[in-house]
Amino acid sequence: MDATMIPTVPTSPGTGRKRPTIRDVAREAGVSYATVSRVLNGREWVSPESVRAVRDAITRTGYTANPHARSLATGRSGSIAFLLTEPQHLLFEDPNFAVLLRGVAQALSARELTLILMIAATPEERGRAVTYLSGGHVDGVLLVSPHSGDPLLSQLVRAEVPIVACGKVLGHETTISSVAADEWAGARSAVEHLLAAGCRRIAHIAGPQDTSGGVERLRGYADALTAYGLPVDEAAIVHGDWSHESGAAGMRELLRRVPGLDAVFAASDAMAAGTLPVLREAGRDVPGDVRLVGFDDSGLAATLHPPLSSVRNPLDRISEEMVRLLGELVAGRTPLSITVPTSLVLRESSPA
Amino acid sequence: MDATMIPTVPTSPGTGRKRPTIRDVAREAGVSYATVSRVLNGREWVSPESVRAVRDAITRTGYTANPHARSLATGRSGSIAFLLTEPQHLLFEDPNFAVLLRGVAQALSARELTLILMIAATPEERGRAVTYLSGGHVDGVLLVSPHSGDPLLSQLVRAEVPIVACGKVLGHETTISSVAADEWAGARSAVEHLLAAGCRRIAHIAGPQDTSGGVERLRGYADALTAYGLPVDEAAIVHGDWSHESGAAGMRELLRRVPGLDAVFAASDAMAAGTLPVLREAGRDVPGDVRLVGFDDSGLAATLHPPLSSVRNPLDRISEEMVRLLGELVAGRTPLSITVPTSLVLRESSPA
DNA sequence: GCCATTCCTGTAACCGGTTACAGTGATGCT
DNA sequence: AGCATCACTGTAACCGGTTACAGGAATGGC
Repeated sequence: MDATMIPTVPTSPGTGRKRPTIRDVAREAGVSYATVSRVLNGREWVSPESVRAVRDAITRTGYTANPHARSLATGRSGSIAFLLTEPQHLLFEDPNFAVLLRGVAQALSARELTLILMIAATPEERGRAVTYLSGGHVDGVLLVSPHSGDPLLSQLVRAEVPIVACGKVLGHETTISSVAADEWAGARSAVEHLLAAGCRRIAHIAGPQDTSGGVERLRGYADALTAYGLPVDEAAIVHGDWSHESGAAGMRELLRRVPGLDAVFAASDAMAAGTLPVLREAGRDVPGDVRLVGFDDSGLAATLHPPLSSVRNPLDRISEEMVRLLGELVAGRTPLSITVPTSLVLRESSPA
Repeated sequence: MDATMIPTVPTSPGTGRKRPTIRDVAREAGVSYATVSRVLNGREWVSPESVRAVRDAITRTGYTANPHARSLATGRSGSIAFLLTEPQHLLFEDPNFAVLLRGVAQALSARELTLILMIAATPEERGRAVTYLSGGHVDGVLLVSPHSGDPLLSQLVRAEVPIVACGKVLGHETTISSVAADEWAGARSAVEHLLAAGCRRIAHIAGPQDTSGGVERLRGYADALTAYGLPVDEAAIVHGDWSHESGAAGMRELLRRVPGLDAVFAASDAMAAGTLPVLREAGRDVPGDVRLVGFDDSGLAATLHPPLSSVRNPLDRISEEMVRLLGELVAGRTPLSITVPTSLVLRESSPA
């Protein structure tokens, strides 16, 4: 009983019996296979009796449509790609990323679409990804935080693949749809909250300035101060890379540079968390001496001591909108950029 | 030039020109389309001239194969599913999970397979997942830490879908292949290392006992002590849930219960990290008074103060093996369980 | 009674590949 | 020379769906 003796069967390997096809169902139901197809798609007139007969036959035979045959005939694949282009896969360590991925997975599942995950880190993988995506395997692509100048983007755009990005993609506004949180407004509201609580020496631990998030959050911080009539002091701004460590380092720097410091707005929860041990070591109580607000409202925020106020990044909303926009793009609508509002979640680190 | 005026073309929407097919390439190369197919697959004899002519025609036309047509003809989909069945998506917050996912993505990419990510958390999603996976959309399924009694498993097994799990699946040993780290040996080597360093009162912060990881690591700990001739003291064992917080709580408990404590072996890096502030607060120096070893060697381990010794969980190796095993399963081989070795990474928290 | 319309159904062509089979010309062997 | 073999190639059938088109039966209007 050598495996080579088994005659070639046109079914998936390991499956003993052949799967029923639309023809089998038709024979069972006593109608033509075109009628079965019509019942399946439900967009044409079929008599109630035929519908019932076909429905019965389907349950009796256990029929399920062959997705590849369907895709071949319709030209739609029923799947979309979630593409990560980040060379350093920082994204994977970021809990926000996981939340976004999960949200997208849910939104797609609800629409009966499948999620193809592609990681294009090495040049090799990137090449394969472009070939694959341009090759019509998927109906569209979801991109997370793409680098604006990435040649991969232009290649995909040239191949006319529908694309929706998370965060604006500079230089591709008319060809790539995007969904972004209103980070500027979020940052501004955080700082306004601190001002309203009486703080006057508010420092900022900024994110990388080559990301839209880092830039927008810093701008929101500065604009809130300006609007309140306070000067924007360069000494009160330090730069981190979103990480816990960089937050700690930034805090040490701020303690040195900013006398009378009474609040810190960090551009990420991780950086805000990094400030806590430094502040404790320096004998500054949070929120007694220094009030603290983070950004993202990641799972982290609520578990810290004290629980951290944070600007809620509505990732569930973002993922939902990304999928919706991609659907419209696939249906032929023109690209579109939308912004979703953030909200401030107050916890003990900055009481009202 | 209204979009509605464009006649219905059987190509993906948005694409202006029709994509070249194998027939176009054949015409361009002056051979039959069967020959083109043969060049593409390379498993049959084709004259060198024909090969060149076809290759040229392909580059000239920019041809790429239609994956759906190919799948329809071959019965292979070229894609595998990565299925998450965890109702509480703890997995997503676990950095190990991300590493595993990334490893699998790489291994599949190298084999020109695509990764379909499915999250089956709600009953609805679970139903859809079973239908989808049983329906022949994918060539196989990769499972992470499935619950042994999960009805979803039996359904997939009944549908004869090739499955490889990460970690043994009790009750399905003969139908589901699995890849697991040798956690017992890893735990044992960690404790042996502590014993060799002169420690005699070694405590263990165990993982959940309804997971194979939790059980195996505890067993390795106990066996190492027994083999050394030391008693296994129930008081020196506390139970956590892998989390930082549970590690801290466990450590507080141990300080109370175990006099003369000189070492702690934690079943996860997160729990080991949780012990550090507690130990510091109690005035115990690491590694001076208490030596500490974690498990998983996650990114966390090296960034702690002091850097944490840890048992390296070879997730890259595991993902690679999972994909390899699934390939064999798809090719018709019988299910198989394999174990990959762990290694101990020494850092400052437990010098040799 | 005749024709148009409406509702429903079947036939056939098509999507774009793979592959069994038959056939061709060149070469090798006897 | 005759035949088998080899190396290669083309035709045709097939995978399992969707859908344009051509009817057929029933209904309604004149």
